[in-house]
This record gives sequence, C-alpha cells and structure tokens, in this order.
Amino acid sequence: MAANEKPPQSSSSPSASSGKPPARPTITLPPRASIDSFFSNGAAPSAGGLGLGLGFSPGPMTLVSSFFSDSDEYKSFSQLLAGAMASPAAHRPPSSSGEPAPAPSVAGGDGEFRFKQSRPEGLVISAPPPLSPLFALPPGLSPTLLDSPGFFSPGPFGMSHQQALAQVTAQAAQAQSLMHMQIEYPNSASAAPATSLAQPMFQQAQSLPNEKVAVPESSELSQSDLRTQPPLQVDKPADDGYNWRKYGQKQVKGSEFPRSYYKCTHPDCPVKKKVERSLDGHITEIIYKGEHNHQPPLNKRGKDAGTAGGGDSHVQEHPKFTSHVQSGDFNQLKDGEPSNLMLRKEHESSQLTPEHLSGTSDSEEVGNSEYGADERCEGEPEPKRRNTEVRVVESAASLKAVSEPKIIVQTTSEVDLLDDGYRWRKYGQKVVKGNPYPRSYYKCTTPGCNVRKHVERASTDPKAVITTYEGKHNHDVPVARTSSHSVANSNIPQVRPHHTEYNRRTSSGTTDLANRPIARLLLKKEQIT
DNA sequence: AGGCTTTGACCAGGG
DNA sequence: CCCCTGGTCAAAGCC
Repeated sequence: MAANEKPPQSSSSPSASSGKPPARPTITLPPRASIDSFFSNGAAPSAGGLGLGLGFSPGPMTLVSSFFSDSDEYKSFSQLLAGAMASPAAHRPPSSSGEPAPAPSVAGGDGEFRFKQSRPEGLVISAPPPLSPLFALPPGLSPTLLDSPGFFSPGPFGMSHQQALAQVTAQAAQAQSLMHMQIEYPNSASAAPATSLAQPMFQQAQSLPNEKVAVPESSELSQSDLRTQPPLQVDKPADDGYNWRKYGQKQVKGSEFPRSYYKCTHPDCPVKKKVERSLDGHITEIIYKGEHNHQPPLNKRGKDAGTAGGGDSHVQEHPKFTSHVQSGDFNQLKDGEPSNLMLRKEHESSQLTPEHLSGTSDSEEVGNSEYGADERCEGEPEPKRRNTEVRVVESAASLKAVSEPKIIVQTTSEVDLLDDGYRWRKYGQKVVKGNPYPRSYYKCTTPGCNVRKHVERASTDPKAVITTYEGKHNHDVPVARTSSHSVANSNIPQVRPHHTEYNRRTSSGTTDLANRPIARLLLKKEQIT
C-alpha cells in the first residue's frame, strides 16, 4: 500500500533508495543446474516439465533459479554451435547425472529447455492453439521470452559464432549435397549447450533493447514465420505477463549500466520494477517492488491460451509467472558481466513471485539455496511476501549446461526442418545480429512432450540450418506424419537421443564441419530420465 | 488517438 | 547549505 506507492517523489524514492540497507537480504544464488531447470523446473508441474509455457511468466525467483547454472559460459545458440564446431571436446559439461536434477523435472525432465521466456505477447500471437496446454505448464515459462528484445541478442560472441556458423553452413551449401550427414560430436560441445539454448532466450528477452528484429527475406521459413509472428519488440523490460510502462531511466552510480524504472500499467497497481541492463541489452539486475493487486492481463497471453477461461486461468492462478516473465529479461549473461544471480526481496514483494520468491520470502532464507528458493518459498506465509522487494541479479557464471547436446549441422530444406514427423508449434523466433535470418523455436505439440527444436539458419545460406533438438519425445511419431517425406529427420531426436558424442572431429579436436558438404549439427540434451 | 518511450528536470534524503 | 544520488515527473516524440 502506501509503502509501495508513495507519493510521487518523496516517499517512493526514499524508501527505495534508502531502503537498501546494507544488511539487506541479498541473496546470491549459486550456480544452478542450468537453464534447463529453468524451464523444466518451473515448468515441471503439469506439463511435464515443459517449460515452454508461453504465456506466463514465472516469478523472479524462478528465473533466478533457472539461471543458476554451473557454467560460466553462456552462449547463444549460435555461439554454442560455433563452439561446438570449434572445439567440441573442449567443454564437456558434467553429465546431467552429475548435477542435481532440477526439481521435479517431470516427464520431460530432460526436455527442459533452456530458454527464458519473456514476452508472452509476441509469442502468444504467433502461438497457435497448442498454447493452451502450455499454460498448464509449470510456472517459469513464459513465451514472452521469445519475443522479448534481448531474446536472441547476439551477445559478445554472437557474431563470431554466427560467422562460424555461416561458414559451416555455407560450405555445406556449396557442396550442394542433399545428403544429410550427421556428425556427432563429442559431448564437449555440450558445455555451452544447455545454456546456449537458454541464452538465446535470455538475450531475446532483453538484449536488443532498442532494436527491432529484422525480417529475413530469403528463407522461406523465415518469411512464413515472420508472417505469422508479429515483429518483436524490444525494449520492453520483460514480459512477465504484466504490462509495464517505463517512466524513467537513470544512470546509477556504481553501475555502468543505466537503470530503467517501470510501473505496472494496471490501474492502481503499485508494482514497480527497476531494470538494469548492459549496453548490449543484457539485463543485469531486476528489482521488483510491490505486489500486483490484479491478475496478469489476459490479453497478453490469454489470447493464446485461447479460451477465456482455461488457459488464462492457469496463468492467473500463478501470478508468480509474472515474475518469470521478468526473469526473461535477464536474458543474457555475458562474459565479464555480473556473475551471480542475486535475488533479493525487500520491502515489497509481489505476487509475482510468490512461489519463487516466496520461498525466499526473506532474503535470508533465499540466500542459502539456489533453487531451494523456489521450493521453500511455497511454504511461506503471504505476509512475508508482501512488502518485499525482489531483486534479481543476473550472473554470467550462473548458466551452465546441464546436459550434453548433440549437434547436427545440416543443410536442408525448410520442409525438412519443420517436418520431421513430429508436430511442432513455433513459439519463438528471433533475428540475431550478423544473421539476417531468424531463428526459430519450436515445441512438440504433443501434450506432455517437452521436446523442443531450434532452427537456426546460416546467414550465408538460408537453406543451411542448424537444428537443435532438446529432450526426448515421449510418444511416437504422429501417424499422420509418419509417412511424410522428412521422416528421416523426424528420427533425429529420438534416434540419437542420448548420443552426445561426436563422430567426427578434426585432428585439432574441432569438428570438421567446414569440410563437409553437408553437416548437421544437432544439439541434443542428454536425458537423465 | 492512445499508449508508451525518451529524457531533462525536479524532488527528497543523506553526507 | 551544498553536493551527490536515487527516484519520479512530465513534456515531447514516436509508434
């Protein structure tokens, strides 16, 4: 109440600024499993760990937790790819088994995605009916991420990776071979992988603040995709399901990045949030203040949700999602950027993060656990949640790949990409700097199946694409599709679900993709289940 | 036309 | 009282 909403200048500022006592419960979250958990955890709930939920936004805590990853490298998808090519063996992420599985990764535990979500809106729009199920998905996932500005931001290394990718794909294209050779790389590539996937999400969420996504021209896929998807907006803080209005920005001392101030646009809603993002759009810190006194606008995701009631209801039930959305903001972790995710709650808490945050109801508690926060929070009494400020700090090191991805670089037609026997719903797309073509994100439409697929095109050749599969289908190829021409591809995910090794590598240890007419990079995640 | 972002200026608290 | 800093306002502009 008053606490949150202070009279215009005086009260609010004071509390906020002065409110940060040194002793403030700042919670530093240790590295977490991976972004996967991000999705899986939050998502785990019903859907089976699909984090994709497009529409909702998890609470900050959730986000945070998801961020916690062991690896200090987070690379964008492209980066990852590049990295894989460059030095496949280089990093071998600890086997998934080694890491604590994210909470309840359910059915698709492995399927967890490592994406962040940020903007429900865009996704929603583009998202077809299938979304509704998503809503049912666990908290923590919000489609918004995809749309969010930073979602795919190139990041520091993005370009180089892109370029690398371009080269590889270009060469492959030159070969003009239609063959799809699959090269399996050692797990090494995985290191970044888990995060890599996630990374894009993060980036999208925040990076590219003032940029709009360019629409690729050449690729059919991209075009079609574009048609269905509205231009991505950037600059929005993060879509957590709520609508925010930026009312100020300031360069804060002690931070090299400007801080943006947002207010919930809902009438009388006292919630505010401060977002700091780096030059490249990465969100380095988010601080929530206040508690939403309303439910997330339906229109954002609700649309997709489709039904007025059901889909949304889900969202509504989990205000926390909202937080997640925001989390989406943080998308990018960069080298050199802050490395720990911190979640802090202060004076005000928000419904947003009930679960996630709630666990942390008091920063003190939160401090101890990384993911624990989420779970712990649940028990917390509402009262504590209130009047708390939630602070999320993005840390670069936090992201880590949990599983080992399989990377397959392939030159293929659009059809192949999209039609691999399974049914996919596109839930995101983003253009990365250095590559005129968007990447597209797909999710298996089968209820309960967490498998996701990312398709990235080479900047030099629209037909050269990198397809990354995550998760394992928990069902058979839809009969209707089985016969489809691209069945071959369909098997990719399952056929080699667990293999993370690379079959071929150059003497240098790098993948010899460049020399191959057609290479297929398949990023796959090892499944624990 | 409405909503949102941008951005310089203002206000209040603290040293 | 002055200066610094963080937070907010509000006009202008954009979409």
